[in-house]
Amino acid sequence: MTPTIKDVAAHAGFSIATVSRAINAPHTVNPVTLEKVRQSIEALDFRPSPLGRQLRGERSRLIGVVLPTIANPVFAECLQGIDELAAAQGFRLMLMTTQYDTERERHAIETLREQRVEGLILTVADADTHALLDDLDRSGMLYVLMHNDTVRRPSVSVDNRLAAFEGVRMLIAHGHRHILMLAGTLAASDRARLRHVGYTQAMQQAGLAPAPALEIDFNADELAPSVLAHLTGSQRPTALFCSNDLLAMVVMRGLRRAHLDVPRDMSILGFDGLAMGELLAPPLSSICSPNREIGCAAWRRLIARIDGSYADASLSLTLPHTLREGATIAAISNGAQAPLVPRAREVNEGATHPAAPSSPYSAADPTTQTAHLPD
Amino acid sequence: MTPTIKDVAAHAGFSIATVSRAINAPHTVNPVTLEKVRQSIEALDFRPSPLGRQLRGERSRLIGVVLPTIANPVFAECLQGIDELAAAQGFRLMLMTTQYDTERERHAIETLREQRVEGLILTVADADTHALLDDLDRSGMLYVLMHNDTVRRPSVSVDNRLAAFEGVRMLIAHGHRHILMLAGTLAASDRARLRHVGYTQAMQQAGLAPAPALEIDFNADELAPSVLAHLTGSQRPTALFCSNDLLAMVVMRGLRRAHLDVPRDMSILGFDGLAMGELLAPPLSSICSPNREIGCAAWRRLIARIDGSYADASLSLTLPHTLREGATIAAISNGAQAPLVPRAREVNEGATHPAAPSSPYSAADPTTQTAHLPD
DNA sequence: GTGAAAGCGCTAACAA
DNA sequence: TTGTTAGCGCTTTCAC
Repeated sequence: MTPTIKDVAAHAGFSIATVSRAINAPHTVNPVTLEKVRQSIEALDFRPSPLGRQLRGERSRLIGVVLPTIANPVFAECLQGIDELAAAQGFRLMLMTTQYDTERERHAIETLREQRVEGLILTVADADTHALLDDLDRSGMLYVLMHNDTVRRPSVSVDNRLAAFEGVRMLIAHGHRHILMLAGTLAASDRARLRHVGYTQAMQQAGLAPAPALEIDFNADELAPSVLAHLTGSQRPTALFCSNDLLAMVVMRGLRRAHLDVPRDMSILGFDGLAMGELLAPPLSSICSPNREIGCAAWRRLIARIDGSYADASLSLTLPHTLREGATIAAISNGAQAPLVPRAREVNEGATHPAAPSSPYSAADPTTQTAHLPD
Repeated sequence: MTPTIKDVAAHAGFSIATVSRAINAPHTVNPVTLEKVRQSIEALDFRPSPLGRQLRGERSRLIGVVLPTIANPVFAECLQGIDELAAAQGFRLMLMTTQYDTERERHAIETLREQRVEGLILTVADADTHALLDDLDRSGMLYVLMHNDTVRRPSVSVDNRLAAFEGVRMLIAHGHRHILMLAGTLAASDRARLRHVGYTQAMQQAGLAPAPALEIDFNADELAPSVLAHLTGSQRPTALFCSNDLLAMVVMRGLRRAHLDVPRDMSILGFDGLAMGELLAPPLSSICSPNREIGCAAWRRLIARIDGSYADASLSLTLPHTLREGATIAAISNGAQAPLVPRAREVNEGATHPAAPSSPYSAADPTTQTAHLPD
C-alpha cells in the first residue's frame, strides 16, 4: 500500500523523526542524511499523509463551498474567483451542490463539518430563516454567504432590492407602464424576493400597479402555456423584468418561438450580468452583479476571519451593481399596447422549431413606433 | 475546541470504546447506555472526525476532480453529473482547476494525492504525452479522463475526429467549399487537434483544400483585427467550424459587430452542444457531446475500478455524439462568394457598441440567394 | 455489555 | 545531528 514515513525511515536507515525533520525542517539535518532520505522518499514515491499532521491539531487548509448548482454560470463565476484565490494561497476546496434543496444544504454543511473544513462559503436558499446558519453561529464555525443578501449574517452580495428598483425605474423611464416580473421558485431564493420588493417599490413610486412575480420553471424545454398566454395575450406587458439572466434567456427563446421580437414587441431586463448574455443577439440588458468579485470578496473575508485579522465590524458587504445596457430594451412612446407583427425573418427562424405554431397575429402596422436605446 | 470522542465519553460516563460502538454498531450496546451516549453527543455537538477513521486504514471516500476551468459550461456540465452521483453514493469531491496549464495540472494532481483521494477524474491538456499520467499508471493511482480522447488511457469522450469529420461533411453537403476551422490554443487541447484532423479529412475527401486552424483568443473582448480580416476579406470562407461552442459564440458576436449576418453571410458550426447554445438567436448549430453523461460515465468507471469490479478490458469509452441542427448554417447554391449586405437592424444593433465602425459594405443585392436549413 | 489498550502516520519535546 | 517517545481521534481486538 501507500508508503508511510516508517517505510522511508527503514529504507534510508534512519528514524522516522529524522525523516520528518528532513521534510519539515531540512536545515536541521545533516546534508548527507538529508540526501539519503530524499532518495528514499523518491524511491518509494512517498508523500506525507495530511492525516498525521491534522491529527496533531494542525490546520486542514480545507475550505468548504456550498452552491445551489454549477449549471448556472452565476455560481460557476463565483467559484472561479474562489478557486483562483484558494489555489494561490494553498487551500483546498471541497465542493457540494444543493439544487436549492434545504435538506441537501443541511447534508452538505454536515458533511463538510465532518471533514473539518476551516470555514465555509455558501449560497443558501434563504439566509434569514436558516436554522443551519444559526447552528454555525452557535458553534463558532466560520462562514461567509455569497449572494444571500442579509445584514444579519456575514455575507457578500449586491443590494438586490435597490438594483431591481433602479432597473425597473429605468424601464419606466423608457416609457414602459405594464411591466411584469418573472422569477424561478421564489421560495428557493431570498434574492428573488428582494428583487421583487425593488420591482414593487419602483412601480408604486411611478404610480403603477405592481403584479405578483410570475414563477417560471426555467429548466423546462418550453414555456408553460399559461405563462405564454400571459406574455402574448391582449393584456400582455411591454417589458419583462427577469429575476436572473438564465431565466431571461429561456424566456427570450420562448418569445422567439411565439414570433415575438425582442425588443420590438417585448423589452427584457435580466439580472446577474452573465458574461454569456453579452454574446446573445441582441445582447441581453441586465443588472450585473460582480460575480467573480463576490466570490473573491467572500474568500477574503472568510480567510480574514479564520486568521483572526477580522477587525471590520460590519457583517455584510454590499458590492456595487452595474447596468449593462445591452439591446433588449426598447423605448416606447406611451404605455399603449403595440400590435404584434411577425416578420419574415422570425417566421424563418420559427421554422427550425417544429413545434412553433403559425403566427396568430395581424399584419404589419406602419404606425408602430419603436426606438432603440441611445448610447 | 471541537469535541472529541473523549469528551463525549467523559460526559456520558462511559469509555471511548462504548461511545465508538454506540456510533458504529448501535445494536451491540445496551439501549439505556446508547441513549445516554446519544444525549451526550447531542449536548456537545460532537461529530466523529474522519481522521481517526482514515488513520485506521479506512477509505477516504474522497475523489479528486481536475478541470481546466469551470467558466466553460462544458466542464461545469460534466461536474454537475459527477457531483450528482458522488452525493448519491456518499463520496466527497475535491475540485481543482488548471486553466489549461501543465504546471498547475501537476500541482493539482500532487495536492489531491496528498489528500489521499481514492481516485481522480480529470481533463488534461494533452492525454497522450502526459508524464503525470504515466506516474499515476505506475503508482497504481486510479483515474479516468474526461473529454481527453485517447485509447491509451482510461477515458470517456466522444470520437472527436469522427464527429468533426461528420460535421464538416455536413457543411460541405450544404454547398460550402471554403470552410475554415477556428480553435483556441491547439497546444492546450488534444481534442481540438483531433477535431482539426476530422476537418482536414472531410475537406480532402471532398477534394477541397483544408486550412490550418486559425487560433483565437476567446477570452478577449473583441476578435483580433487579423482574425476579422480573415473572416471579412475578399477571400473569406462561407462557413466556420469552431472547435467549441464558447468560441463559436464569441465569433458570432464579432461577426455581428462587423455587420455580418449569421447564417446569411456566414455559416457557423460549433462543438460541445452547450445547453446555452439553444438559447441563442439563431440557435447555434453544434456537434453535441453528452457532457453530463460523460461526467457520469467517468464516475461510474472510476468507482468500478476502485471497487475492483472492473472487468471490462477496454480502457476508453466512446460515447455517441449528436448533431444539433440549430439555425446557424445556411445552404448555399454554389461555392461562390455571397456579397455582404448590411441591414438596417444590424446597424441599429451596432450602435449599441460604441466601437462598431460604420458599414464598409455595398448596398443590398436582391439576387443574394440564401436558404435556411429544412427541418 | 463494557473497558483497557494497541495502533493507524505524523510531529515535537526531550534525551542522547 | 539523531533517536526515543508521547499523543493527536478513532476503531478494534481482547479481557472482564
